[in-house]
Amino acid sequence: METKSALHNHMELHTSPSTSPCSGADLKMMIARRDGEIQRLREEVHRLQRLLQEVQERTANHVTLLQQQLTIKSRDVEILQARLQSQHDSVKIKAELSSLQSLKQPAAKPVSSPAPDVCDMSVKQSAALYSQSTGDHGPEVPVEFHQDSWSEPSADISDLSAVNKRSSSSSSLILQTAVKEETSASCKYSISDEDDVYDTESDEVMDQDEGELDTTRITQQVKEFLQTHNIGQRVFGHCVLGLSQGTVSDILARPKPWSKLTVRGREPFIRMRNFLSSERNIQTLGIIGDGQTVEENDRRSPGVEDASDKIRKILEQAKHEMHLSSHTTSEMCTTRRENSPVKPNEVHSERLDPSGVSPTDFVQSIIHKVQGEIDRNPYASINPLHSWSPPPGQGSFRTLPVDSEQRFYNKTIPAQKRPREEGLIPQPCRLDRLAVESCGENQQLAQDQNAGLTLHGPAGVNTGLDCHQFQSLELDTFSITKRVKDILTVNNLGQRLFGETVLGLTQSSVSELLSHPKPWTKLSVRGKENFIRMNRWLQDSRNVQKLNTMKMMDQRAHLKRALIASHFDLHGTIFDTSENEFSLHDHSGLFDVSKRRRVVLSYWEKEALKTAYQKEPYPSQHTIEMLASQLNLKITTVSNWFCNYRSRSRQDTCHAETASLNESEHTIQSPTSLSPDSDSSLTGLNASLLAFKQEPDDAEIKEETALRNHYVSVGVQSDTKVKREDDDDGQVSPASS
DNA sequence: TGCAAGTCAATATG
DNA sequence: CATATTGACTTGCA
Repeated sequence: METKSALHNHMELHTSPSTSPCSGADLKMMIARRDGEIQRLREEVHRLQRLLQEVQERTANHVTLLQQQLTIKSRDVEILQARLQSQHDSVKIKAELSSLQSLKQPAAKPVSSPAPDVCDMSVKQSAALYSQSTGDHGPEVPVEFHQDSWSEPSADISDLSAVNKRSSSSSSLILQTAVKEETSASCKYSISDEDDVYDTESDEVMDQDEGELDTTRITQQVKEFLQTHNIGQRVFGHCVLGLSQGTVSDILARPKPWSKLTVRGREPFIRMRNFLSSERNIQTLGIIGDGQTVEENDRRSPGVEDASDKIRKILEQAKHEMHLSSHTTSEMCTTRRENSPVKPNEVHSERLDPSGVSPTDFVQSIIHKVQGEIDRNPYASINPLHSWSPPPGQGSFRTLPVDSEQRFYNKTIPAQKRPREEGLIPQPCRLDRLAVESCGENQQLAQDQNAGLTLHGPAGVNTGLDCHQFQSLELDTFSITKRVKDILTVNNLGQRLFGETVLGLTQSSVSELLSHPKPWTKLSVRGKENFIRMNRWLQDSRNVQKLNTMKMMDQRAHLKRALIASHFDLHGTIFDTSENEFSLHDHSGLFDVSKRRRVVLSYWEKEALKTAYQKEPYPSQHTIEMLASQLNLKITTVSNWFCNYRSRSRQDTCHAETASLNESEHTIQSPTSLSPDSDSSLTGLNASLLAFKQEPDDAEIKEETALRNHYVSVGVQSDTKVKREDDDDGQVSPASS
């Protein structure tokens, strides 16, 4: 070894002078010194040997890791192959469907002829796209598809839900599509168009054309029909009228005379009339009634046909839209506007609306939707909600390994790139499932499907229908969040992972939810969704396991990104953002310009605002303007501040109240009825503004902090939230009490 | 139209 | 790097 030879040389060097006569003591000393050196060098050798061993071990570990990754990759490949296999079926089915459609669309209707073409095209292109993308998920996210191309699993529910917003039942959907087709072709009223069902603006059109209807006779006929075919009011109401069973029952049992009905009230009768006048509708619903129930259909094995069903729906929808747009442009304008308000810069609405977009865009959107569907594993659930299978014995939503893959796919899109538009993240159209699975009762299932289907519709119409479905459900939000927090902490799972995977929310939102949960009763329907979802997640025995899988995949993706990035760095290449998300991460500096800078209010600005708030929690426009000018802030900033402060004060009050239920010795005061900051020093805006001029004194701030902490401890809120200032005074965590 | 609720994204903090 | 905070925004409702 080199060390040893060095040592040898060293020794020789030192020994040579020893040939000259010297004292024995010197010699001894030298020997001792050399012995010491030898010892040191030996240790060094040992150390190096250990190092070598460690390196060898690490290498071995790395090899093992790589082997594991290889295994995982192989599995992925298998999955993808399976998917490809299943996709072949879908493509075939689609092709058949397209040809069927083109057969169904007689040449006499030139306006509708583009539809089959579109279908064919979309199938072909989607197949092509799919074959391209089977290799990997992440990078292929087609950014060029713009916002509605957010083709992630969670988004897909919204994409599709745009088509069948209120329908989670395949059979009812088919029915609706059939009904839709029929009616749109035969008459002006699209009686079952999901979005039109609740549309009120079309009423005028209806009224214009409708004479007086014999409501009694219509209901009589409908009742007979339902009885004959053994169709439930619920199914009928859902499929044909867009109403709940209770309403249907009421209408059928006590039909109001036509003259006493409002425009809206007449709608169900018109729908019933149209329904009765269409033989095909009757047949279709009859088949369903005689055969499966909607629930049965709904719960049927969600296998390969899921994807094809959805694609079919998309294509049908596209065809329908084109059909309608060419037929009844003016009507569609009114109805469509109601349901999917056209926002500026929002060329691709969630609907497949051919009107208003270029044919290319329209086709593109269809292709995209279909492709999104194809990309999705047919076995995998669409919605994160669905992904978490309930405990055995409850609903039958399956969870296959690919689920996590789906979410991984989802996650590879950086948050910044996600459109903020409502519905692109799994939001609407989900309470049905949630409630179903939370309740875990088949009986409930039937109702809830009805219920959830109308929830958060694009136009927000008819939401009243379902609220009662959830009145019976009450969850302890505090215990839920506590349990979730515990699980996440114990298993070292991040809020980001949990939020994006389970709730479809960002880390910050999760943080807020977990640290400041509102009591169930104070939550809106939308707010309840998160807790239902969390609850369901808690009930899932494999929740941690699934999240860990996701985490692993996330890490793999990260690794991959780093690898690719380094590769490109080596070659001095910068990814084009339009084609690859990685660059966002690795060259974020380039995009700082587009990054919105957040206004950060100074300590004294906040103090002044707080003081103003205490005097006037709901300041007038004038006051806001005055404040804004005095503080040199934008009016919207001041206005937003008040909004947020009120909101967060309320939130804290909720929490304080709940907390106080457990600790009854504390008294609660409402945020508006007391001034938590009535701490002497700042009693008015002027005072604050005066104080403004001097730098905040550390001691003063600390004192205030202490005060606030005190307020927190006694369950008083409000200002407790505002604690982090320029000089930090330490974290106050009102929610963590 | 203003407000409440919910959420995001930037940023601060631990 | 995970979590908490907070200004800004969207949506739905009265």
